[in-house]
Amino acid sequence: MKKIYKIDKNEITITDISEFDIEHILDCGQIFTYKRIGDDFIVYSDKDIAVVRKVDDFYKINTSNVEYFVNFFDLDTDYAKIKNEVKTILESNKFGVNIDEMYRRGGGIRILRQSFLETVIGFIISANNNISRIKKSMQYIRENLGTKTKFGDFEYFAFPCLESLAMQNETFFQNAGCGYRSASLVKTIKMLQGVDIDNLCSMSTQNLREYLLNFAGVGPKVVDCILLFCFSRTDVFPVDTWVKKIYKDLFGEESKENVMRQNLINKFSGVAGYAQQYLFYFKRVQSFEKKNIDNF
DNA sequence: TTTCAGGTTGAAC
DNA sequence: GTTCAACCTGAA
Repeated sequence: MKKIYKIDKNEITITDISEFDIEHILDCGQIFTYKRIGDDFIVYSDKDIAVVRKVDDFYKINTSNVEYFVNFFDLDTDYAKIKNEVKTILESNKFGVNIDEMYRRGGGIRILRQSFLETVIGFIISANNNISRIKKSMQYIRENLGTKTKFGDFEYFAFPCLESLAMQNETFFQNAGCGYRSASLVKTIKMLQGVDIDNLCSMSTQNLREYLLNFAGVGPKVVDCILLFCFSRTDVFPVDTWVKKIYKDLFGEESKENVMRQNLINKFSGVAGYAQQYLFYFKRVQSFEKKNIDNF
């Protein structure tokens, strides 16, 4: 695989954008800490910030931490190869997906490697919730507990550390708009104190999944999102309301949730997580288009 | 006024 | 082991 980026001081340049589209990456539901300002996309992760701007046929990423965001955007993984593998599986199963169209719409998706604490909290909040509210809650947590940080002309709040989060009671999270998820957050944050993250990385996907399911507010869907978007375990297939619709498209009818999940993992095995993202994004784009036509 | 939004939980079969 | 209603909240 040819390297798709160059580094110059605090700037990353994406030189090959055939498998990198910042809108696809941010809008496929894996992250809640970003915003758009004009044509720029500001991405916040943990203590760091990246300003992503498209310039002609490449991206310029100005960042407080180059090394962190090279890993965060998964820049050393060969997505062309992954897309081919997903394509092969879709074709050999005769799933009837318009693959060219799917990649035309969301072929620039990459699976982010996000920080553990922020991912766990973000996805506990995400349960039965919508993106705009999740983003507001995450922003509230940053603004009220995080350290004010400067990067060039930008001022932002870092994501707070575990100790700072552990001092908050349920009321704090209710004020953040987390609703009934607040109790889970307080419990899980307490449980996280003393957890050795390096140890978690060395666990098998199955063991790590079972372990993380012990945390409050972490069920089958949330745990798979944590496994995929934080630990890069691409042999999982998060099943949500959208995936249920997709499953019906692929297999003809819905089934019990864990049956659907297992069938999808059996089909896509090591590229399951990627397949989930491409299919998910495509389904959502199509759905939004249909809505707009209906409203017309 | 309902419904829905990228679900989890605990009680009741 | 499975099913199922309840759950904060606010935009559509």
